[in-house]
Amino acid sequence: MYSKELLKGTLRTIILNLLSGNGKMYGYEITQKVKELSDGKIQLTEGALYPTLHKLEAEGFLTTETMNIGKRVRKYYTLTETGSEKSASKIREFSDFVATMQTVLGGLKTSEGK
Amino acid sequence: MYSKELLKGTLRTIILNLLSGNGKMYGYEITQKVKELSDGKIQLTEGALYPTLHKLEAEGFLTTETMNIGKRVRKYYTLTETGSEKSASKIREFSDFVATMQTVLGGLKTSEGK
DNA sequence: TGCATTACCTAAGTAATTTATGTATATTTG
DNA sequence: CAAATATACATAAATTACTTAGGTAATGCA
Repeated sequence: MYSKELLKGTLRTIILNLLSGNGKMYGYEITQKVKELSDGKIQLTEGALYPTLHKLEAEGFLTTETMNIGKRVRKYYTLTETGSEKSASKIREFSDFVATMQTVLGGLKTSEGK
Repeated sequence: MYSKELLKGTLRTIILNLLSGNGKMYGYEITQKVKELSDGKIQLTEGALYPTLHKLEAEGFLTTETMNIGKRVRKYYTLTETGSEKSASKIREFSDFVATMQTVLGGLKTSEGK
């Protein structure tokens, strides 16, 4: 686990990108997927995830469908068109940020071009 | 400029690493160096920088020397031994974080090993 | 001489998170 | 079969790293 501050600002990027790659997903599924992909290194907390999903929906980046699984409710999220665009721009932003940081930190790993 | 949230949690890493590479530096110098290295993309605010420097000093990672330039005061910061270790571990942490993010985001650029 | 730059600093406000808590169903295990 | 764990949603208070705003003062320049 990292000093979690690094994660700040990446939650939206992660959510949007996962939905972009996997189609519709529900909240709990997202937490599990991230945990799996990150080898347990990133564990989204529900207190952060759900409010963020709600915000993304309110902002028009996601739409929801509610599904009944037995007696339980499951809420699937899907990217809207603007959501897809947002996902792409978020990835670009993150990518650009990392590149800048590498320059500032004196080129740690990757792209030692020049 | 990025959505500045990404910068959160990187300030200490940046400061420690810059001092590690450049020897003693003073606050204002750090802001200028970061601006230069990042091509203006990262502009440290003084409201964030100075308190952080003070904290790093209080935690034993930095020591200070005050210098008089004419009638103005300049405060130079130098890494302590634990500060150097901290710098290295911060870099490792950031590096590891980026690698993890790349996996989660589906390998954007770099290290497409496999 | 007045505006930008250098150089330090602190305090109030903001926003993304964590921690804590709540509810309820489903599944595994001893 | 009861109890613990996992699934699945949610909100609210507390934390915290930051931004914004404010302050002081010397120096350089047009």
